[in-house]
Amino acid sequence: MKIATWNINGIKARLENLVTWLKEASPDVVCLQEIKSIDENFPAAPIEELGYNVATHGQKGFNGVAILSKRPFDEQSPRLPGDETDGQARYLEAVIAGDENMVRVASIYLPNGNPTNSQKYPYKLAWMERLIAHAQRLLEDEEPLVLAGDYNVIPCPGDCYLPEAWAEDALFLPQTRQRFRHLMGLGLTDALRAVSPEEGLYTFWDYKAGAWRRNNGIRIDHLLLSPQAADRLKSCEIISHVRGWERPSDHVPVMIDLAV
DNA sequence: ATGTCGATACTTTATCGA
Repeated sequence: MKIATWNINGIKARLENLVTWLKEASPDVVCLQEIKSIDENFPAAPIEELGYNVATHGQKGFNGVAILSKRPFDEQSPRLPGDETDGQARYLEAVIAGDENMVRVASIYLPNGNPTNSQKYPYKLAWMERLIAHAQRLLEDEEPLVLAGDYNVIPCPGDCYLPEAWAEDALFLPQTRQRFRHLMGLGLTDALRAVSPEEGLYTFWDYKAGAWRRNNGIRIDHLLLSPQAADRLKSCEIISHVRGWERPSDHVPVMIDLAV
């Protein structure tokens, strides 16, 4: 089962790119972030025509996540537990049937957290604490689990072009990376790192300052696997060429293949 | 070289978020 994550930076602006890539790569499941659309306005029809079921958890203007799946959803749950007052649409979870096993998949849009002197940074850290608590709970099930999304976390210096430039940024601050390590320490496997130790592998290039042309990127889109998913990992690939398309998202898809 | 996008609104250009 091929499972991808992609921050598409606006579903309406990116529908043509998305459809092109779905035809090109034929993923079974796609976790989308930053759909920037309410559920009612999500253009599901052209995606359904390609054989996908569509589940969305959107909000007006910003954020919003979705899961596309060629296989039916057995259950879906929007929202990350732990704060009933949090109105931002950043989490959607579904259980999807494989050939032999069920896979629980979450589409995650972790808060950016900049500027760090605003309330946005403590919100990011609190959101990460909630994700740690929820992941811990899910891991108790000892089943295939894929936590996929835009984490807005640069895990290590080798995951960005110029670490000095990110030293004070919410994506790279020690407190951010400490919580990411705490999450990983629960027993999750970073799918990309399971297949390659190489530095300089990026999933995001800023629109500004010719970042794509200069390969000034960062790796912030991750698929984190439970032991039962990691055992079935066949491949993991960053689909970087779509960043060179017309009207691209600033992020590219990352896709794994699981034997489930 | 903070130079670009996408969405929004009492819109046609400023504001916000990334």
